[in-house]
Amino acid sequence: MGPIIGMSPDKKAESPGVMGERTGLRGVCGTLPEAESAASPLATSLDRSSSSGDEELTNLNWLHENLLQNFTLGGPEAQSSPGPLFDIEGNRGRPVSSSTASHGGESMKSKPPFSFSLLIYMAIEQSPSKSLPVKDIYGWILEHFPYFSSAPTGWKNSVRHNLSLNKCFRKVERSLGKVNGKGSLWCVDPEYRPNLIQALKKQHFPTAHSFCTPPASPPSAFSPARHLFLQDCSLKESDIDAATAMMLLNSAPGHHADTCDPDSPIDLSRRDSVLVSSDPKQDHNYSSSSFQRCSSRSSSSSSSSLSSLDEAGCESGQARRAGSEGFHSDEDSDEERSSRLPSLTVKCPLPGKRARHESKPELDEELKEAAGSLLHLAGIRSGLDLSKQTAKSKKLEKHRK
DNA sequence: AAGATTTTAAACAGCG
DNA sequence: ACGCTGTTTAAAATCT
Repeated sequence: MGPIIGMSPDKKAESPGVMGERTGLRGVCGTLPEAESAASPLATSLDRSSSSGDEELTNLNWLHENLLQNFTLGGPEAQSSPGPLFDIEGNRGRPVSSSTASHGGESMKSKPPFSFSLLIYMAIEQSPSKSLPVKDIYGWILEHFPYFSSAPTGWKNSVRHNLSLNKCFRKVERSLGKVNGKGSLWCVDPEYRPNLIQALKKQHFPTAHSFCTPPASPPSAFSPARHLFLQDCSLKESDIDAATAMMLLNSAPGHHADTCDPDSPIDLSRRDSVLVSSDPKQDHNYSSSSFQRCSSRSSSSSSSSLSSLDEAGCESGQARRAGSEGFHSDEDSDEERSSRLPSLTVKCPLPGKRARHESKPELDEELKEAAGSLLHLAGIRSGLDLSKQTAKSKKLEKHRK
């Protein structure tokens, strides 16, 4: 069956992350990738040789150690630090060191709670042109999730696999923006973007809820964050959504640094940029066929960034996946999609999702914010000097081999 | 327990 | 020839 993308089980407890400061929807789709290549990150300076226990930490831990610490530590001061190096452990302002990674920093090396599809999505979204070559996607992942630096190279295969099979991603002919280089650029299919966002958002909540229960070994510094979560617990889900989003927005390191960072990440706040369904069942999926029915169509018109993407280069999207179960862009009927797609788990139980969006703008707004904040978290580290890292990662990569 | 989802592995072809 | 990229298939692991 189809493989695909999504979050793995344990990863399901994810936390959203999201993209960083750089991209913006600024419509950059037109400008393809050159910028991008530079955007490829590289692995941080971790000790790749050390493969400290990764898998051990649960997603929750990962979240605790990373996101939450950010909240607690991420005071204004911390946030102001230029290019905060947000590592999974919550260490900021400095590159992840092997030492951190090896000891207390196991979390750093723990498997990210995001499925490959989300990782890819985040990588792509954080790029200025909203499209990246696989190589840069690898780089982004390595940069943000050092875990992969020490993980067996199979993950790259998984990334490619996801790109190929997951309908959420489209291949863009590189010629559009890059003169040289192998391969194509990959972008997020506007139609499925909401799914991905939804998935990010969705993943967040479970975690947030889980925080309602005292963590196994809550770091002292954790209390504040936890408190916030606890507060959220008293809210109904939709409220949590909004509350969490706000909390994240206000406390996350990169918190709307846009002011100073023109390259702000996905501007999820833009109405048109994201069409998120609040339906918990809606998830992202390869196919997201069902989801499609509910929200995607509208998304095509909804996300400016998306559309810009289309304009930019996803033109090839249509051609893409001709042979696979994949995508098939817009011409595909929903039925086709559903039968073809493997899966993003985005299900849209309620047929009236779209209507809901239209009728409840505020809610929509909240959802967008939530998604945005989540994405933001994931992109906390994107302020790094990506180009440098790219080179490094490459080296490391080779080294590993 | 069954089905769905996600990950991982591997084979293969095309391209630079 | 080699390495990277992209596509497919298959199977295992997990979750619902």
